[in-house]
This record gives sequence, structure tokens and C-alpha cells, in this order.
Amino acid sequence: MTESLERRARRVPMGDVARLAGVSTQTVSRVSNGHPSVLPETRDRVFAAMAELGYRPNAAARALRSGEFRAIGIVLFTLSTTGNVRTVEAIANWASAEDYAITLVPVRSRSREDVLAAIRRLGELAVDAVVLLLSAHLLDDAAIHIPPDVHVVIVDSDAGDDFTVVDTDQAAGAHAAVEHLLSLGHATVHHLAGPESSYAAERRAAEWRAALESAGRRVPDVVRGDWTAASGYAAGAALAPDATCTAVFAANDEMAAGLLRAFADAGRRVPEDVSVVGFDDIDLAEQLQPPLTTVHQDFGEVGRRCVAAALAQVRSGARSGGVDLVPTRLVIRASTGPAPA
Amino acid sequence: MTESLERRARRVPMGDVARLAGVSTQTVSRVSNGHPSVLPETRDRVFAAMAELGYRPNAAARALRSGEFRAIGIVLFTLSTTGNVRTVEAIANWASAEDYAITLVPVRSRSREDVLAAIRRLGELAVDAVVLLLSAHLLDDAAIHIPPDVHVVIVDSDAGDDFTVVDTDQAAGAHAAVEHLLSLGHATVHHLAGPESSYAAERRAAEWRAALESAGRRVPDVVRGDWTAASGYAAGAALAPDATCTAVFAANDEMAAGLLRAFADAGRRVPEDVSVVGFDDIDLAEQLQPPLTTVHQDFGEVGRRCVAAALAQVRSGARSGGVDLVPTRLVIRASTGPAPA
DNA sequence: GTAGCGGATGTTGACGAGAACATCCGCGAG
DNA sequence: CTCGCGGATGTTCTCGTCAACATCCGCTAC
Repeated sequence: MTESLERRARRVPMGDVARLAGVSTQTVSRVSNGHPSVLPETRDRVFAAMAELGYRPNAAARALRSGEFRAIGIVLFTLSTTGNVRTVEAIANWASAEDYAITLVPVRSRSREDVLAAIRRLGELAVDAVVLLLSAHLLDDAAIHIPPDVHVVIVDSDAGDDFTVVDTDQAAGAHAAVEHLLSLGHATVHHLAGPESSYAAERRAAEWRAALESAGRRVPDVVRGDWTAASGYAAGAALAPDATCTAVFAANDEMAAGLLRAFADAGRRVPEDVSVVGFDDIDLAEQLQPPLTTVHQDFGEVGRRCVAAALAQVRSGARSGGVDLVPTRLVIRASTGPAPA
Repeated sequence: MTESLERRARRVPMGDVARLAGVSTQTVSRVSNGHPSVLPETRDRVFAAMAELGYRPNAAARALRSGEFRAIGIVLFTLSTTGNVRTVEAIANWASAEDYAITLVPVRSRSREDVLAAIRRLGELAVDAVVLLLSAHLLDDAAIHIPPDVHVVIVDSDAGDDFTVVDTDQAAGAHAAVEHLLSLGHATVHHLAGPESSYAAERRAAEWRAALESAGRRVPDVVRGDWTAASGYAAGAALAPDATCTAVFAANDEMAAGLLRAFADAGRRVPEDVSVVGFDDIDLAEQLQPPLTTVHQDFGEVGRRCVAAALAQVRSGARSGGVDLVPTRLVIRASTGPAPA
């Protein structure tokens, strides 16, 4: 794997450029930052010197001087869920538009000590603000304490009293899914929930229950998955024999995909025998068989608001509380239909 | 969205800690870095002062002094492809294990100027090494020039002469897929390729062609998609009427999923009438109907080698060339079967 | 003609941490 | 008893950049 070696070229400091261009470092600095009062001729000379030496400003020195890193940190457990990926991408793109970079800090596990370690590292990161893509339960722990001078935005959580929270409106989305199924004549709706460790999963499950109760319907036992399609398949295999199960609301699309295959394998037709609704509206949702009715999340908007909130804190120097919910949209496809007669 | 405001707590510098603990800043520094020759009693006093004031070391100052940021940059177009996401996650995890953070730099578009801008920003990033995840032949362009003192690892590209390249062994994977289908008795294999702008897509297409030619088979026209399931569906709809098409190798699993649904809609059974092979082995592959035969990529290993190569460069101070290919594995599921009689 | 203004440039210092070097002290060897 | 050594700690200086202030100059207004 190794072949040739090139000796490392030394990082060029401003002073070298200044010397070559015959000006002071301050003038180089001014050119570098587009300051107006530099003679065009001088500017060109400095640019030429920069190019010749391959000068690039040193981010550390700049940050030390200015106190700004122009970066936003994101703390998360995993990039293996659709929601996290899409949120991270959206944050990265919006941040990039503001000329901010994104620093990713993965947390090894959900163990208390790993989370604590990540939070502690937060403050030492070369970052102006932090987005926590962690579920709330973790922050409830009184021992987990976020330094007061760190600007934080929290996603997928409920700590709106102390922190800025941005999130998809899980409750409204879940409500719409249940309503849709009830309006098709189903007596009740089963729920394939995500893991208990997820705040989003818990919110969706709670609202599913509330919607059924407020409609005066029987509330079936919750079936739990772990977000994966495989867990959805297992849940589907367990639900298929139950003839009273004519409608299932899955907490995400991957698990819904597993459900669809499990029902197909068990000979239960979708949507004729069972209706299925997912959550997220991943790209593949439309390509499943049948195409999946699902709750569309606007991750782009979540990302935009995260960046906006983070930069607002950075610019004002203050931390604000409050919850900012992004609406969902029910996308009706072929996986839902009238209740069987 | 805004409610309460807390005044910003000032960042605590080392000097404050030193004063409170009754020592010099140097001693605080030593404690902070675990230097051995500090009296336990002094150490405790310093720790207490740190805790009381909420001291956290300043990353910029540390980086300026040491010349190290302990961060690796990743430049990429998008997180919407499975491959990129999984690679980024793997890199983040391995880097984190070495106590390095990850900085994400999205490139707005594939336009020449945006790529150039990103490359130029590279050198100014607060980063010790950079991974280019651009999946393209970008570096062929002579105008795109990477500063010689930037440590670079390239993924999904072909600049092994000048840079370290880590990649999945696309050719071997594609070859295995074609071989598998031919060994099942299919006269030839159609190919649903990814976009021309993707290096991986081109490698897979080239090897598909080579495998067919070396077996003396007819080489059908290539059908192109854009990685999405929707484009796979469109391609499937176009291929379905062609009775000579009994085997399709899709360049990724999402497009294969679209193919499966298109064939189902067109009344062509998989695998009885048509066999389908994908590439990637995404989680959902096993949940498709039928479960998808596909080429498994070991993204974790790609990430590990990227981090290893990047840190090797950082530590040696040199840049090395060479190509490091990660093997693939063909996962046979129900979507492939013997050629129809 | 000169005061005064403003544009172009230079000089100085500070950001926070930590390496190099200096200092001080106690203890053991000669 | 003194020298020297090494551990604990302090002092100084530097990293690269940029803001603040200083300087110098030409031009305009009176």
C-alpha cells in the first residue's frame, strides 16, 4: 500500500508571504480578509506571493484570535437510522451555506459513562455550538450537566425548558396516521413501536395510544421493534395470525417494510386484509410492494431550524429555551385501504 | 421559540484556575495533560479549581501550539447514498476510537467551481488530514490541485499514483455478480448502471462488460439509473417486455428494489422469469420481495483503513501513494435462480 | 501655505496553551 | 558539610493571526 514518499512541505506562515511581497504581516492579513483599504497593486503582489508559497491561513490561530471556529458540532449515537442521517445531512448543508463546517462526535454506546464522556468532550471541541441528536432520557440524568457557556440545540428530545429543542412534530404525525386508519373503518390500530430508548418512538407510541383512547377504541398491546426491517419482519410474523389485526401503524418505514414482507409470507394481503402505515417517508417507501402509506418528515426543515437556532445563540451569546416543532405530512399510497368487511 | 435568556458565562482561561489553586498556569497545564511530576495534593487542588470554575481547555490555543487539531475532514457531495453514509459512519467511529473528531464538508454541487472551492477550503480547515469521498474522476482535471502539505486519503476514486486510495474492490464484486448469474445458466446479464459521474458505477459497469466478454457472451445495452429506487423502477419497466432479459445486475440495492417492483407490476416473476442481483447489501435487501441477492460491501473495513492511512500520514509527516482494496462478498438470497428453460 | 482629513501601511500586543529553561528544595553520597 | 541530582514548580517565550493604534503621505479647503 505504500510506495513513494514526498517530504512534507512546511506550513507557510504569514510572515513568509509578507517578506516575499515586501509588506507587513498586517497587510497580508488585510488582503487575506478582503479589507478594502489595500492598494490593488499591493493586493496583487500579496496574492502572487501567497500563490507562490502556497500560503493558507491557519485555522487555529484565527480561531484563537477571533474566538470563533465557524463549526457546529453534532453529537449522536449512530448514522444507521434514516432520521439521523437525513438530519445530519440537512444540518451540514444549511451550515455550509452559512460557511460553517460540521464536526461529528459519535457516542460509542448508550451507557451513562460514554454519554458523559461525550458531553465533557463537547466543551473542548473546536466548535461554536452543538446539536445533540440524542434522546431525552439521557439528559434527564441529573449527573449529566451541560456547561452553561455551551450553545446547545437538542433534537429528538423534550428538554425545552432549559434548552432550544427542534424536532419533527411526532405527536401530530402519529395522530394523522391513526386517524387515517380509523377513517378507513378499521376498528382499531395496532402499533409496531421503536425501541424504548428512543424519545421519538415513545412520543409516537404515546400519541397512537391517545388517539385510540380519545376515539373510544380498544388499545391493543404494543409490539416492539428496534427500527430495523428484520425486527419488523419478526413483529409481522407475530401479528399475522391475529385476525383482529387489520391495521398496523409502524413507527418507521424500515420496520413497515419488514411487516409487508411478513404479511406477504403469511398470506395476508396488503391492503385488502391488513393496512400498514409507516413513518419517515424514506426514498424506498414508494418502491415497496405495495407502495407504503407513511408520515413524511421534513428533515431538511429540521436541519434548517437547528442551524438557525444554533447560530442565533452564537450571535446573541445567549441560550434560549423553547420547542420548535416541524409539521409532518401524511402520504397516502397503496398500503392502506378500507377495513375488510 | 424564545423564552428565557441566560447571560453567557465567560470562557474560563487557565490563569483563573491557576490563581484559584494558588499555582502557576504551567502547573495547571501539567495537570490538564496528566504530566507525572505534579504532587498529588497539588493536582487535587488544581482539579478542584477547574471543577469550581468550569474550566475547559481551549481547542484553538492547544492546536495553535501543538500544530494538531485531532480531527479528520471528510469532503463529500451527499449523505443520500448508502455507501457514503456507511463509510462516513465507519470513519467517524474508527477516528473516535483514536480520539479524533470528524469534520464534514459538503460540496454543494458537482460543478467544477464548487469542487475547486471545497479543495481550496480544505487547507484552511481545522483538520489534520482529509478524506475525499467524491466518487468521481475529479482529480483527473489538471486544474484541481491539492496542496502538497495536506494529508489526503481518497475513497471511491482512482488517483492511486499520487495519493493513498482506499476503496471497495468494485471490480471483483461486479465480477462475482456476473459469474453467479452465468453459472445459473443465463445466456447473458443485463446491467442497470449508476450515473456516469460516479467512479464506482463506472467500475462496476466496466467489469460487468469485461466479465461477459471474457465469457464470450453478448453484451446488452447498458441501462442507466441515478442510484434511486425510482430510477430502478423506470429501468425495470423498460426492461420487462424484453423476453431475452432473464438476468439483471443492478449497480446498487435501491435500484434493484425498483427493478423488483417493476417486474412484479409487469407480471414477470423473480426469480422464476428474471434473476436480479444488487450491490451494497443494505439492511433492507433481506426484506425485499423476494430477498435480494447482492454484493456485500464491508464499509466498516473501508472506514478503518481510511483512518489508518490518514493517521499514518499524519504521524509520518509524509504522503504515500497506492491503492488499498477491500474485498466484497456475494450474498445469495432468493432473487436469483436458474435461467428459465 | 498650511491645517486637517482620510487612505495606505506599519508596529505592538493579545488571544490560551505549553515547551524550554530556570529555580528551588530536600536528600544521599563523598 | 557540601556537592549534586532530580522532582516540583515558576518564568519566559512562541505558535499565527488580527485588532487597535501609530505613522506617513498626498490632497483639499480655507
